[in-house]
Amino acid sequence: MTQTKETIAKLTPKGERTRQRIVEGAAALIHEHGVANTTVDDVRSAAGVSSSQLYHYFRDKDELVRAVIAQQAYLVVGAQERHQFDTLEGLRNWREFVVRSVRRQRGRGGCPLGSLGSELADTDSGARGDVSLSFDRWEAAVRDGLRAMKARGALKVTTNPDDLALATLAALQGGLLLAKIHRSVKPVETALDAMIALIELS
Amino acid sequence: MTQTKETIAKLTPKGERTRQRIVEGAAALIHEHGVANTTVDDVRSAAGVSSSQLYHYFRDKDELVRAVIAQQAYLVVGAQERHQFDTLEGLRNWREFVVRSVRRQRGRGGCPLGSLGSELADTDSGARGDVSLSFDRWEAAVRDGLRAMKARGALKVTTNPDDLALATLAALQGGLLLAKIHRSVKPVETALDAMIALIELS
DNA sequence: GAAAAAATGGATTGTCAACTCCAGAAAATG
DNA sequence: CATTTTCTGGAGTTGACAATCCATTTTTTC
Repeated sequence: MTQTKETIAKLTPKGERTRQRIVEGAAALIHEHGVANTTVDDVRSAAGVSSSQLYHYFRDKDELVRAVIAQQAYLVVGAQERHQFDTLEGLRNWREFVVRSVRRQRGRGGCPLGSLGSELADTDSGARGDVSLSFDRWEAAVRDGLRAMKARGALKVTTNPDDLALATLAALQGGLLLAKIHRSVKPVETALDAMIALIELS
Repeated sequence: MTQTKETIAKLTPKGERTRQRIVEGAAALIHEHGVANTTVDDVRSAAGVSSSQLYHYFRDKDELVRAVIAQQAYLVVGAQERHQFDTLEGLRNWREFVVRSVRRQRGRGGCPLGSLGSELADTDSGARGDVSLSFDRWEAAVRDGLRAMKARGALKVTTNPDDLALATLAALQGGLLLAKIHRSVKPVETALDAMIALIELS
């Protein structure tokens, strides 16, 4: 997201790889244990680098966390944008995709972006902004699909596709949160099924 | 939730008040900054007690956090149980109630229980269990209302009120999370409106 | 291929936060 | 009213973790 050109400009290919290894290790650890329960040393050891390397690529832990947010945004939003939200079938495929990935971890970790947002929103305003922008892009992907459905006449003239998109994203996030808390896939399945049913009726 | 009788049994009225003051202070701080960003010393000073008092009432920070979970569950679920989920009007009133309280803090903090769950679920399995049980009770309140609607014939025979209740809770939680991230009330409004619309059509 | 820049290793430091200890005041108990 | 228990104050200890330092190696650049 908001990363200075300066930092990146000086990176050699080797440095680039090392930096990436650090970010990916950090992203995995943070997704699993949260920011506060992931120490710089954990990241250091997971990435197999020395302490000075870590601080060579990131000014401090906050900057590392920001890089992780950017990484998760790239992955999550990228994965979503590869789905189609302009047909009921596309929506159902997307639902299956999400449910499968939740099942894979029995809900643990929740949404990488949502959890990060929840933990940082009231603490690190820059991080909050980054997460907020990522969610905007995510929402936009769904919204474009539903707008297309409406344009095609697959939704009633009275329904607002933008609202429907926001509600769908909310349902997903809530489902993921409850899945994480209950260690069950069911909340995600039920929440998405409900939203798809609503879209079908709209 | 899971608090030993022993701890409480020996409390004098004065001790009870002190303990409560600590829990309430901790709850407020944790709601605002999260568990990790709230130090025992912050709580100590907010409650106006000495360090030894804090550790007189709670074995360690974890135990304090558990007490906060119990407190938030008591407040949140209690507030929800005071609403009616067995009529559309009741649901709409509830929607207004929730939106007002989110507006009051411009989304900050999110759901006291949800945020706590998000932060602790993958870290403290006891805490996760407590939050999970609280959500069960919350869900039950909504479910009973929707079941009553169905019994009355206000829902189609084919609709499953239990699923609708779970989806409603998910929509609310997701709405609250997005509200916290975007610092806007809109996600909560939109998510709840969507679910109420679905219930109306079911 | 020499000089400059970037990358790496690992020991070290300083801070902060959780938790302990002991001594004394207030309150309950019989 | 004596003694036992609970409650309170605050200084002190410990450990963990973020961050720094300096020396060395590798890579880039001209």
